Amino acid sequence: MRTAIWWIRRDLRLSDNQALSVAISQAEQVVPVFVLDPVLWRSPYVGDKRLAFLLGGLRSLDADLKSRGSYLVLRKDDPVPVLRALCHETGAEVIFAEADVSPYARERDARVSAVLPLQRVGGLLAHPPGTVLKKNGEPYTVYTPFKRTWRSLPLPQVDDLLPAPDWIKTPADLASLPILDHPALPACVLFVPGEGVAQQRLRAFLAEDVVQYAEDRDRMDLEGTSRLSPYLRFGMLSLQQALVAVLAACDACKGAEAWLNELIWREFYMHILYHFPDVRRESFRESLREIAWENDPDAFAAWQEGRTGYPVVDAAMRQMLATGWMHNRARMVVASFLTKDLLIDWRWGERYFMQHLIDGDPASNNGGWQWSAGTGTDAAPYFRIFNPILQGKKFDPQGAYIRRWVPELNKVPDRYIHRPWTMPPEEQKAAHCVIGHAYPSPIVDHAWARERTLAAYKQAKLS
DNA sequence: TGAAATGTTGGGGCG
DNA sequence: ACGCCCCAACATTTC
Repeated sequence: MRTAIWWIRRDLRLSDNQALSVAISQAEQVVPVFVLDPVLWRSPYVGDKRLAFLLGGLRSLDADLKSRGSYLVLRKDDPVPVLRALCHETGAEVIFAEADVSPYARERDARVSAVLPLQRVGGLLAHPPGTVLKKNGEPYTVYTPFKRTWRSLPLPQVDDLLPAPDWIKTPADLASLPILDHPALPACVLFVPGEGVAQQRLRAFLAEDVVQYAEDRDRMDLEGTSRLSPYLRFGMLSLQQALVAVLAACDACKGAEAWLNELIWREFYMHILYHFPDVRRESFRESLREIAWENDPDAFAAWQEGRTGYPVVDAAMRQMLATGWMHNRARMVVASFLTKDLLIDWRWGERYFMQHLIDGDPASNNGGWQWSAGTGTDAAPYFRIFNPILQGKKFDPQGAYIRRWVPELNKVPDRYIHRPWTMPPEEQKAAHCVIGHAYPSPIVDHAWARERTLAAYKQAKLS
């Protein structure tokens, strides 16, 4: 074959890339293409921070391609006309792309393959939907048995990983859209986009932090997590690369096992979204589809902006606004707070997270929110309500995380840091933090809110 | 991948 | 020495 298109979607990397490798092995010339799909661009589930990371990743990929004699072709329109025109321009006979099982991707790929020669290879997952099923052929809806079966299937070995190609021959005369900075995009300080950085961070994490991962991963005041999610999200790192590395890191080491577990949760939720696409619209649990949400817009705004008066919640929300990332434990805390303390529909929180998280992925995000709301598969029982004060004491014992993101609480003594409203007035003055002025009073009383939510969920189960 | 309420136990102070 | 009470510490149940 003379020419093939490598259609890049969530695989912004040259190493261990099946679609790219197949294209190179079967065609003399390969055209690397990324299509900026306006449907995704304009979606209310997309925000500037993730777009900035994506564009940065494309720029980095373009540089990597250029060092191998190629370059990235970037076009902006619906994929069908873009790819049709490119096939026409280049004479490409096949379009190779990494398989993506998410609902929009499947619908889009079906439209493309109806009129163009699209070949999907490999995939985002170690074990795609359909390969992890119960004995009766039904999908799992509980995590633990899913994990058992998933683990029993063969995992990739180091020899299975594909090397990055040395050279990619690409036709020289394709007018390509330059990769622009999106207006008003914040710089990705915490997460530098690109395959090189991703691989480096994986090595660093597995060489050092993973040992303490099991103990530290819940500590919001430490950097105990892998912080690899944005890279996995855009395939600057393949799941297979992560799996091979973690399995080699330390055999049966607690930290490695714990991190592997997180990767399997990611697989689990992708399977759930594949088998039950309606979870995007409504609760997985039928019995909890009629919760009488309060949905107070002022309370929602306070949550969004990090001024609920609960320090851990506010720190977490401000961390996300500032960096496009939030600690996993903090995600659970703020999700519990929105749904259980404010009684606001989990879908509001789901959308807001998608707008601000660099690693925002429809499957994991939906799974996490439904888990927190107690409405999902394998969910926390509805009565499992986080106490934001106790969560803070447990997972940010000295309040370092709070002080970092909520500077007005900086001088509040440790003993009041999780409950600043209990500070005596003199202490408030001494700490330059008068509650109600420098820092808000709690917008809701937790004990009262807990009772309200228990009643609302109970009512939903009855009706 | 909770937290609160309730129950049980056991040590020590004290009459 | 003994029973009684208090309460912390832990266990169990309930939401």
